[in-house]
Amino acid sequence: MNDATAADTLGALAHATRLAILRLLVRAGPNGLAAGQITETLALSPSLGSFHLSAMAKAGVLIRRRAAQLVVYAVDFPALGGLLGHLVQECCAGAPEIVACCGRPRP
Amino acid sequence: MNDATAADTLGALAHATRLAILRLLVRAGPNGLAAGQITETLALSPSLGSFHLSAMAKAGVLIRRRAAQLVVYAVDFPALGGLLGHLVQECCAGAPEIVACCGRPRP
DNA sequence: TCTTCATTTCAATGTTCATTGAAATACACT
DNA sequence: AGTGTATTTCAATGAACATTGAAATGAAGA
Repeated sequence: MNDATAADTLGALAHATRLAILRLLVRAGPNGLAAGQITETLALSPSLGSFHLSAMAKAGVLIRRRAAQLVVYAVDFPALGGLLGHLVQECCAGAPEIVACCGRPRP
Repeated sequence: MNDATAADTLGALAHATRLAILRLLVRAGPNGLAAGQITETLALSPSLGSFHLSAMAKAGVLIRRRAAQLVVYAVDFPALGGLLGHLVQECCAGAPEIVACCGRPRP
């Protein structure tokens, strides 16, 4: 992970709709959700939903797989962790004030 | 911090040059650096440097102050922590895989 | 006040991004 | 093969962004 990659990945998240998608998919866990469920939940048109999902998948934040006629998207947890790790450790030099904000895993 | 704000702030960082600025300023600490030092170090034109610095300041990632004829920028550590905290806790639901990536503060 | 240095603003340009609606593709079932 | 559902791609549009160079502003010292 270098700055250019990190910047691309951040760019893929720098949008309220995409944060909403991320939140939805994080809660859905590794099984993910079908594109249709996502677009319906967030009231997006199919094409707009596909646009955002594709962008996030291309940036490596989401994983895409086919399940019969459905296309299922799930968070790429290691990739997302890598991005935040890069930010916190590399860019923020592990500054205590920044690291502290991450808190602890929920039980 | 809501998704829209977080998205704006992320957008203000989603650029290789801005991550470089961030890295520089994190290492400079709370005293920050003058705009000229930043632009010179990163080989940016004054106006381009000012553009990026202003964007980051407007997004709340940097703090700007005048010191005599110099304009000094410094990282707003609490704000940056707030952004990452929002990402990790809200959007990522404190998923252990994500939180773990943050590691511990450097000694 | 005039000059100088540091920084920002402005105008212009080309690029990228978000959004829409329509058309195309992919898959499963009959 | 043919139909229906799910998703993507395409083309077009307007908005936002990054970059450049020139002009304007702000602060300090002679």
